[in-house]
Amino acid sequence: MPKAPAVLHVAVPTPLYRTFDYLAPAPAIAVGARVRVPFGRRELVGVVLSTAGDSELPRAKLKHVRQVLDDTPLLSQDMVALLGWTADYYHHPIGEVFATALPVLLRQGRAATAQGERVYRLTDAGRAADVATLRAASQRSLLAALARAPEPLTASALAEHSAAWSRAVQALMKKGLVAADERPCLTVHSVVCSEAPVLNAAQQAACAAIAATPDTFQAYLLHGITGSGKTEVYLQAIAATLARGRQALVLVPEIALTPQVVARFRARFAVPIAVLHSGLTETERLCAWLAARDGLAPIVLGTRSAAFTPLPKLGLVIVDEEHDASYKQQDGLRYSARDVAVYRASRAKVPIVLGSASPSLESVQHARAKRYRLLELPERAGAAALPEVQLLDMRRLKSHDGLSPPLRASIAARLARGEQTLLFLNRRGFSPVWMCHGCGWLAPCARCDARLVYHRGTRQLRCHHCGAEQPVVEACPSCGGAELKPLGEGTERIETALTELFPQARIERIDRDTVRRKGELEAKLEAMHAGHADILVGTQMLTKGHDFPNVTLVGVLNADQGLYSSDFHATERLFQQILQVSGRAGRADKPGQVLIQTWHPQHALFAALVRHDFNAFVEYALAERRETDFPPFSYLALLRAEAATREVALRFLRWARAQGTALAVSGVSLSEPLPAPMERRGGRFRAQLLVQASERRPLHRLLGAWVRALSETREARAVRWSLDVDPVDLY
DNA sequence: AGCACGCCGACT
DNA sequence: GTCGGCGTGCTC
Repeated sequence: MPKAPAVLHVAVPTPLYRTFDYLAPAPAIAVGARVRVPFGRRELVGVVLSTAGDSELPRAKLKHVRQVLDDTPLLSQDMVALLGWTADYYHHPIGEVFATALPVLLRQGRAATAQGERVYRLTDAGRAADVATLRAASQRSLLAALARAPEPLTASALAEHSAAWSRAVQALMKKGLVAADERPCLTVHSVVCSEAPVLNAAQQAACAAIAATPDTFQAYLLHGITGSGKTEVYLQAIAATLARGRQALVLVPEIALTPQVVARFRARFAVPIAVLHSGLTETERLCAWLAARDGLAPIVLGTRSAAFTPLPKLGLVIVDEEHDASYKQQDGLRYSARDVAVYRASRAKVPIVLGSASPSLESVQHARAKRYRLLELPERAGAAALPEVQLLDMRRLKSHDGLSPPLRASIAARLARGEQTLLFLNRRGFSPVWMCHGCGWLAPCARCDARLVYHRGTRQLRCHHCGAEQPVVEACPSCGGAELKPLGEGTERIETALTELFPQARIERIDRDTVRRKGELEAKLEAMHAGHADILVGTQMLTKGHDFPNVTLVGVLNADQGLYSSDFHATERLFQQILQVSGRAGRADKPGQVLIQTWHPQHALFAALVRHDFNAFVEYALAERRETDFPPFSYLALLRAEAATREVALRFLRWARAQGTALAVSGVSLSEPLPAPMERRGGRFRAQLLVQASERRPLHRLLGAWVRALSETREARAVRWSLDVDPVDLY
């Protein structure tokens, strides 16, 4: 009598909080393998989480696996456990967690084999061709890019030069100017390694501390002011990890993963590096993922989603700019890559380094409680002085176009000396408001609780929340008046004002309107770096990473946004942003100056900035959090709901609150349902309910039972809802 | 989420 | 008489 086939518990990509049982085919299947299974009338790719002799369901209800996609498991037991933990912690359906963590091609059932990547190079004819003879601009730019590049270029590299690269390269290949090759997707890019520089005492101490705990879970909070050489500490810690034959996982914020950063790693280590970011094609992503999983890439460098890369020989984790909000995914599985990384390190029993110039209050509190070890880099490398920070009291200063007289004078002085200026304003467009001077009407967005932003360049009014755009309104729809004017300043207006004030100055603007394509940001930053620009105006896009040695003045134009916001993270974020942008001033031998325009110069946040006193800010902010009972002194989850009307959204939350209360978990409180701070967005009404607890355990006990109850009832069908564990903002 | 089934309005 | 609206139920 043949033995009945074993039962497989399979995670299927569907928003349901459970696994599904299937009958295994005759040869045994291991945990972590993908299977193609019938699901309703569909066929889906799932992952085997565990096997069992029998199912709780009657055998007749079970279906057979259609196809086994991996003869060796795609994921190790360890990865399966990590993703299982993620599903539990974020109270998210297990199948969707697996789908989020896997490259698209794998989740579609593609074989887990690297096919190499396609690279494009010039043929002899291409090298000889005269670029100017090509009619299509996209073909010209691709040909020029290929001619400049020292080695063949990948699809995603070409995509940075032209949106229409695919058609253009096909055309060029037809003309015999370009040829394509397949190459293994990981190549060693450096032959000569750059020398590791001599470290200062603090850097040495940090390296020594990290090196002292290999094969041990220990979190290090590396607090190093801008320019103090955190990256060098990372690099040396990585070198030690590689020397022990282990892999290093390095996470960086989305906009920080630039070609320069990758180049710095490549120049130092003559080993394959798997780079994972949103700009890759799916083939490239699969390639890098497999190289990491198979241990072929000793270094994995990536953004948020790289936290889920399988690493069989993991020896070190690094999270750069650990406070950065981009580590938190804001839809679907709302995970924090930083927190997943910490958990991974603890599972793998390896050290993790969390680096920042302005660490999150959560991490600071961990360090104070001795759960994390604090490593400080208090000095700027290369003996550069800290910039002088000054407040400009806008209550007493008259400003035109958002620029106060002292700031104008300082910019003029820089121009006269041939030095550069950076102006930071976290608001794009010409003006945030378009107003009728006759009756005070302010152009509203039809679908959001927001004002339309005036964009002068395109003569449009745009909503920055839903993306709606319309031509500028010339006659007031309220009073019929014709005197409509911009009110307030955005980066575009600042740029315009500067052009009028300093006609001889070369001005660059960096925001989402001026850098649409990937390479453009790089090009502008490079122009600034090379001294081809005198003044750089921009949003937080310019706060990351780059050194501008000739920048001696940083102006923060409207420092008050978020100062008295309802969001408990707002002051922390503001402080971090100002600190980060201030760090751009005065490196090397030139002292820098930071001018902050504010209407609230008495605020504790500014006092701390002026004195370069991070700890003073921490004291202030932690005291505030303690008083209001917010993280890190409590744990939060936010239940969000979205519906066609306010009442439907609120009714669902009231019902959810009743369900949650009925679960009677002590130590957890559920707030009253409230409309979101911006209630209407994109024509939908949003509301939310805050869950707060002083301990993690009861919070999760409640959430686990709660989301299952919510998902299984029909009340939930009336709305779109989601649960956000450890929300970073309450919007 | 998909994808079906199922029972009530304006159309070739 | 049918095409199709979205309410409700199920997925091993």
